[in-house]
Amino acid sequence: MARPRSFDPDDVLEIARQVFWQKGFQATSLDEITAASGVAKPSLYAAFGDKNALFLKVLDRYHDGILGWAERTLAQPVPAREAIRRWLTGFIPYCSGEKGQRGCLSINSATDGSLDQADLRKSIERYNRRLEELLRARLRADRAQFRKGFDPDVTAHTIMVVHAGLLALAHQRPDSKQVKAVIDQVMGLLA
Amino acid sequence: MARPRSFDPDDVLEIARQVFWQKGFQATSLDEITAASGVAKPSLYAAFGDKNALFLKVLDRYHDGILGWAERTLAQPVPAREAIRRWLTGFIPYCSGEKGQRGCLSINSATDGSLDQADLRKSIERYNRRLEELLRARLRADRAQFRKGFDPDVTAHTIMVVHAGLLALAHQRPDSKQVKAVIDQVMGLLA
DNA sequence: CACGTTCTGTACTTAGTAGTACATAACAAA
DNA sequence: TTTGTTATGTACTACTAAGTACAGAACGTG
Repeated sequence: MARPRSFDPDDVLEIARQVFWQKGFQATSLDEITAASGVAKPSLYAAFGDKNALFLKVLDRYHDGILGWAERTLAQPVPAREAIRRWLTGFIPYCSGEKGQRGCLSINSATDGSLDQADLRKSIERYNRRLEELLRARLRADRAQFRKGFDPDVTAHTIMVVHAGLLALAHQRPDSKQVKAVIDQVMGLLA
Repeated sequence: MARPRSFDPDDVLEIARQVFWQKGFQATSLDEITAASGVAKPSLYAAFGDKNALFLKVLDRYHDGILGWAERTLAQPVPAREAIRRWLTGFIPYCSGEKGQRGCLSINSATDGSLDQADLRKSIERYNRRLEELLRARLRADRAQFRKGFDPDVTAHTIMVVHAGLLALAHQRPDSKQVKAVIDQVMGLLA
């Protein structure tokens, strides 16, 4: 009953993610997203709202993707220690070499002082909380497999810190061997 | 023989640091620095060059400050383990609560995709390299105090990762107790 | 006191970008 | 085919912010 959309919003969010991830929120102009996606500005505004709203949608999508993968990985029928090792190891390609350069979209956004929009903060906090909950739940479930006095809550947070640190330092393109060595050493805390 | 400067460049760098740290490089306009410092733009340009050059000077100053403090702390006549514990603990006020909100200027800059200026990258890399060298040297020097098979190089890097992670997550204003718990747990790797 | 030099402040230019007005195109239904 | 509705694309506005021209102020020196 009206003219249909000529683009798939999900495709555009995917393209926008790449551009935002590469250049950062501030430095990315809507014209660049228009150029990359082929969708003109008025259509972007009609579909996603203003630049902040668009970025929020991109970030939420990004978070959902990582959370989904974390859920799947941590649900594997292996000891908690092994599941977490696999989860951390899975980040190595994103923490090292060429691909690591861009770091993590969520952390990049969290450390961007200009983004003190309440919505964005909330999205990031929610993401971190849920990620940590996944880790904590897994560690608690397999509590018996660890030494006496093992604290799953603190350990979950420590893993979050290591995870964030690896992705923060990823911008220097460290060698994947070095990242792996750090993960191996930190796994020593899970015993 | 000519009109003298009416401001102390060091004071201005200090003020600029505060503004840049709070709002980020991109989101800070020179007008804001002018307003905060009372120094007009032409004077800023004459004294420091353009916005990038000013920020580079601010960042170098920031790096020097932290490196100086790290050198002093790590040179204390205590076991390496204790020196590093003190060093990490010293960051707690900057990793938690209200003050933690702004995070670390260096990490904030490193994760800002728009700052792919070669100069800035170099400054940050140099800073991280020197910091890690300080840790590595200290761990190597007291190598005998650790267990057999202890690897000072990997451990130094792991500490860098934890340090970066704490400062990356600082934007969420975690409780200082939580930060301390993570540090305590990570210190378990130094044995 | 006059002079040359360097700094300062106002006001401007210029460029880039977020957001939008409006005419038009594409569809579904009648 | 006509009509109502929603999307599209061009072209525009409004604004912000980096960088600068220029006139005048503040010094040391002769």
